[in-house]
Amino acid sequence: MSLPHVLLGMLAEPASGYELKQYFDQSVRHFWSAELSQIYPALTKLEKEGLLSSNSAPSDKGPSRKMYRRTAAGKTALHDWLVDGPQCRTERLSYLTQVFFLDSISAAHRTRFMEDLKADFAARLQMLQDIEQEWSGNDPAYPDQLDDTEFYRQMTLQLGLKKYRLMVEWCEECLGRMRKRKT
Amino acid sequence: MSLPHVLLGMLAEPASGYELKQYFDQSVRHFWSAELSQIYPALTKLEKEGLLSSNSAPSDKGPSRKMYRRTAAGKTALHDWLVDGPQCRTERLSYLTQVFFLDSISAAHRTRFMEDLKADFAARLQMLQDIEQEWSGNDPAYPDQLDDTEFYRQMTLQLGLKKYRLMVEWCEECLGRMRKRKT
DNA sequence: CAGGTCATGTAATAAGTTACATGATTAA
DNA sequence: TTAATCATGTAACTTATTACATGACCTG
Repeated sequence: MSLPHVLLGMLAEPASGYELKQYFDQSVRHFWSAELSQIYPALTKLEKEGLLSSNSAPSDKGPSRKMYRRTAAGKTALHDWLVDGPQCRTERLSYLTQVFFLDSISAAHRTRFMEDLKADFAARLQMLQDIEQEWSGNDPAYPDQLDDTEFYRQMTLQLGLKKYRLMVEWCEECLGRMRKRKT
Repeated sequence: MSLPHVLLGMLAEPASGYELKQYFDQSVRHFWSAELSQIYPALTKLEKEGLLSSNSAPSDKGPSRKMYRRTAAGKTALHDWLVDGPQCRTERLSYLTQVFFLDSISAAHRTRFMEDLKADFAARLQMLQDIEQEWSGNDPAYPDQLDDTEFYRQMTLQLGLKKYRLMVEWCEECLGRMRKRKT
C-alpha cells in the first residue's frame, strides 16, 4: 500500500497524473516506479476518499489537465504513514535467485552472467553519478546545506550510489573467486 | 515470471510443496519468498506444462505428500532462464520513498525513523551473520573450496552481508548528518 | 495534414497476500 | 483428547504490467 502514499508525498505542489508520472521517472526511478495506468485509478480513489481534490486546468501545451491537490486529510495520511515507521516489505531480487542456481549452467555461461550483471549495475551507477554531478555542480548548498526537502532526497541518492558501487564491487569479487577456482 | 523458475531450481532433488516452502524460508528468504497458496498452484501449472511430474508418497510424519520431480523439459527451462541473462526487475523499496518525503515530519520523528530503519537492517545483518558463522564453522571448505552448488549460494549470502552492513552504515551516516544540521 | 507529445482513461492479465477450508498424524 | 505440526488446496482481494482506446494540441 505505498503508491497512494507516494502520490500524496509528491503532491506537496498541485500536479496532474501525467506530471506525476514524469516525477516518478525523474526522481524516484531507482527505488519506485509506476505506470500511468496505475496512477490514474489511484488518484481517482484518493479523491473519492477525500485525501485529494481536483479541478480542470488549461495546459501550456496540449489539452486541459486534471490538477490534483492534497487536502488536509491527505496531508495527515502522509504524516501518519511516515510516523508509523519504516515499511520494509520482503524484497524480491530475481537476479539473486539466478545466482543461487548458477551451478546449473556451464562455467562460460556463469562468467557471462556475472559480467552482464556487473555491466547492468555499472550502468545504473553511472546514471546516479550523472545526477549527482549535475546537482552538486549547480547547487553550492549540496549536500549538507540543502533545505530539508532536498536534503532527504539527497540521502536516497547517496544510498543508491553506495549500493550500486557495492554491487559492482561484489560482481568483481565473484568473478575473481570464480577465476581462481577454475585453475 | 520468476517463481516457477525458482521452483525448478529447487527441485534438483524431488520435494513436496510443503518442503519447498521450508526451503524458501530457510535459504532464499533474504531475497525471495512465497506463500504456500502461491506455491501449490504454481506446481500444478508446471506439471500441466510438462516441466514437473508428481506422485504421492508417504511421509515420515503426517499425511502423504505429493512429491514433485523435475522433468528433462523442466531442466531445460531452468537452463534457458539462466543463460538468458540477469533479470533485473524494477525494485520497489517503500522505506526509501518514505526517506524521500521525510521532511514532512518533525525532526524528532525523523531521527526515530532512521533509528528504526537502522535497527531493522542490523537485525537482518545479524541473522545472516549467524548463518555464516554456522556454515563456516561446520564446513572447512567454506567459502572457496565449496562445491559449485554451495559456492554460488555462498555468493548470495556474501552479498546479503555486504548489503546490510552498508545499509547500517548509511543509516549511521544519515543520523550523523542530521545531527550536525540541527546545531 | 501527418506525426509527435500531451493527456486521460479502461480492460485483460499476471503476480502476490490474506483468509478460509479441510483433514491426517503425532506428541504431550 | 487436544493442541501442534504436517499437508494440500480454494477464494477473495490487492498490486502491478501490458495492451488497447480516445482525443486534443502543436510543429513541420
